[in-house]
Amino acid sequence: MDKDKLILIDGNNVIYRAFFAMPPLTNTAGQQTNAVYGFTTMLLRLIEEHKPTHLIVAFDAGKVTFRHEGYQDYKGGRQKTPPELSEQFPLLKDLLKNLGVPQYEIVNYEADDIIGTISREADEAGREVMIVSGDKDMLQLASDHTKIALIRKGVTEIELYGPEEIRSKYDLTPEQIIDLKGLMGDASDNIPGVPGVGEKTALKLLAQFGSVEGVIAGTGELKGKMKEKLETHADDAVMSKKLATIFREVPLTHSWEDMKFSGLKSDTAGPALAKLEFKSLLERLNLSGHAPVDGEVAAPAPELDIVIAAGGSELDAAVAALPEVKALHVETYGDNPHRSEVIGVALSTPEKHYFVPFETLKSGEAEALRAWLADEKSPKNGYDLHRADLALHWQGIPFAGAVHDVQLAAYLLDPTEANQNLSDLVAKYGLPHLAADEEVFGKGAKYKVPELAVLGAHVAAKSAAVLGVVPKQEQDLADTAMLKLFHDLEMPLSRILADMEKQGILVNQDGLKELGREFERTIAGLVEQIYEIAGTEFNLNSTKQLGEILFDKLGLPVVKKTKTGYSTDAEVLEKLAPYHDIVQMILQYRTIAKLQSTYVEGLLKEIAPSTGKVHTFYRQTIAATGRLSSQFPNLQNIPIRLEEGRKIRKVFVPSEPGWSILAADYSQIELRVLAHISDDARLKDAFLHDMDIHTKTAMDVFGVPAEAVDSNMRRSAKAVNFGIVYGISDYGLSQNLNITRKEAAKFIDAYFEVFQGVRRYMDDIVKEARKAGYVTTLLERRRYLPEINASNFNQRSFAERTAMNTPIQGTAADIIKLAMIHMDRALFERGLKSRMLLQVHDELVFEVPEDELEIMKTLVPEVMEAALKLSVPLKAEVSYGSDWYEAK
DNA sequence: TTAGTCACG
DNA sequence: ACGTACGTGACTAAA
Repeated sequence: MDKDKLILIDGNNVIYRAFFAMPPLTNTAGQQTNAVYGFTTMLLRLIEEHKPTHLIVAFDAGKVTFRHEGYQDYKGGRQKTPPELSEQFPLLKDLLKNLGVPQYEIVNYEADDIIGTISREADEAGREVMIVSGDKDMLQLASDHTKIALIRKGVTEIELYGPEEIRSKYDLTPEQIIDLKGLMGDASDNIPGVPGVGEKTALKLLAQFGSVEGVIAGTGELKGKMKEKLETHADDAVMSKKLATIFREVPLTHSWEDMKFSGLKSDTAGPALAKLEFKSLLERLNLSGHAPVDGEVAAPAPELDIVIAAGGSELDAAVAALPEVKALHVETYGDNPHRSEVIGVALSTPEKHYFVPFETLKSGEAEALRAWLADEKSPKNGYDLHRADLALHWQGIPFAGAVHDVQLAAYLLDPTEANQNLSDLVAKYGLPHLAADEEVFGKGAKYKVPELAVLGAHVAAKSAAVLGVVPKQEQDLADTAMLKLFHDLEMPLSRILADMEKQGILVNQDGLKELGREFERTIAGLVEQIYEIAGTEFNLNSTKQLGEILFDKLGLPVVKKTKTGYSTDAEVLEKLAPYHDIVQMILQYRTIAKLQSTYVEGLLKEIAPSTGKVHTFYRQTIAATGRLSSQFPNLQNIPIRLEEGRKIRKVFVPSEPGWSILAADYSQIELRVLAHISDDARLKDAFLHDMDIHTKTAMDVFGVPAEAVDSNMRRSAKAVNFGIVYGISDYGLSQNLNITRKEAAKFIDAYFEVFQGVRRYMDDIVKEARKAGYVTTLLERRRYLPEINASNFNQRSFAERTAMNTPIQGTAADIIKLAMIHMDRALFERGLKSRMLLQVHDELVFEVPEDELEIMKTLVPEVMEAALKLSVPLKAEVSYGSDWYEAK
């Protein structure tokens, strides 16, 4: 008979975390169930992996606890529980009952106190205990028999802490965790601590003095501000310590027997999960359909059959298995894939998994494997194959044949979910647990490649995970009508992006340095004058110091505040300019300093020594609307609006002598898309006649002929058009045009009076989002808007504007992506040497040999305009020159 | 690490 | 009454 093992779960804490970590799942009745779902997956995993004999979920009961008796503000300032979450408490409690999981609450006590008391008793009886919570305070309960499972990253990962782990991480004993809190406080519980003392300082003090009491007694040994603070706030520290101390003497009414857990209650668990529509959990527990249930949780996944193929017969076996390989994972290290190390490659067949270390992969022995990697006809599934392609490329190993990229599919299935890693996906689909990379490699500076066996096992587990996730995603993509978008647009685009990035764009390094010297001189002059006027030298880049000069010293009026002090942004400075000459100079300084640091120095750092080019990295899985983003360097925000900055574009030049840079951009693509999807007669008409859309808008809104539209009217109309695309609000427009909200509202009314089709679209799309929970683009790209029904006005309004904007911005993104695919094919089919280099949302940039200039001048706009047939024409304008500046 | 600022579409 | 325009990434200061 195994030893008893008790798991104690901090119910309130875990459901809270689950709520914020999980996407806003709702059942068909419209009831939000995400927190219950997250909680349940976590619970089932704990049961599977740790097989407790005893189990209890503790909840807070009632609003006032004994802690409030001593300190009124305890947990004051904490946000009210959102109704979307509080509604889920009864669901969870009901489900736990049906699963046969004991739960416990005692009026006037918090879950921590219940857990503290039970764990003390269990500890005293020598029983093994595991406490599950996201709250670091729990660490104070750790002991030889009691481990704390801290939830990390949503609810998918746990980190186990015993006294040993606490010592190695903080150099503290479990008891000292309370002292730590006493000194540093806890904003979320409104525990004050000592102001100015954070984690680092607190740890230092405790290392020296041992406890809060020790620190207070020892202030004599300290000096300066620190001493003063600790002396004045000694009482706060003592009180904070008391508040942070978990009470371990709650009068319990539950006995050890009451906490016994002997498996899920099979008769009621199935129906309860089915009622919540947790299909994947039902499957995981084999409770779906009429499959026999035995009350046991599904067995953990069988161990993977892993072969470390570092050469010899193991490598031969891996090569022999290639025709059967259904998934791979290329493990890399580094944020920038152009400069990443390759650690190794794992290959998965349904039966076996092979890990080939990089040393082996690049050796003469692995030629057959490299040929397979390069073979377009050998289909590959994996996670972030775009990154793999680039990392391998710079190691001289070509990669081709990507069919299903799990990261990309996950993005389409929920584009708002940030950076979904394989561990998350595996958990989401109820597949066998996959350790997080951080657990295996450590994070940040602590990154370390583990020994071969551990490394191989982990990377192989990743490719095995891909194997499991792919069919689930294919099903999900089919269910959401995004299969075509995935296989015909995003996957092919991924390869094209990689090609563009490898190609890179040449930078005239000398030209850039010369520009830097010019900026340097301007900056030096400005700085000198500013110091002179200010009467003192200070750090111009510090908003804090600048604020002190402007508002305290020079006494300029405070226009706007930030949460940390005075606001000094450009909008504020523009308003202050009439008061003092220094302001204009500061604005000028800001402009040039930005150019210098970001675009001269920043860009110089990104030039690859081997090519003299910059190789950006387009991220295809970031923007919620379907746009790309660009990194290392960002080439989508190179200055253009102001002449000083625009000059930066002169340094982007063709990579071959005699070639040209050719740029083509869509004209008003978003408003054209709006004309199409809103089917607004007047807007469509304007584009069918290829009119100046802002002038036309001014004519219609002000009811005047073209001759009567002055520049001011056109400017207002332009702002309204922008507002329409963004999901207009009177406030936003009023800010933009510097008019009152009333006037802005009148503008908007006048606009909608004329463009009634647009009004109908805006109304309908919000209704649709409310009903379906998501909006889509023309190519069925989807974005969920859970907050569209939120009770909070701000959240709801934001979701409404997003509902209006996303189909427009997203469809424009779809269109240019299509154009890129068609353009890539056109270049290939015609055997042209011209190369597509950059995409800037509505613009494509090429480098073109002399003898292809004529054809490209017509081909590029033709292809862009034909990318997708709308009810209004698309228009692309082309230009070219000796560099990106001239291509205007 | 977070906040403020500013570059782009 | 609420208090915002939509979508990104890079740099700097200051903790």
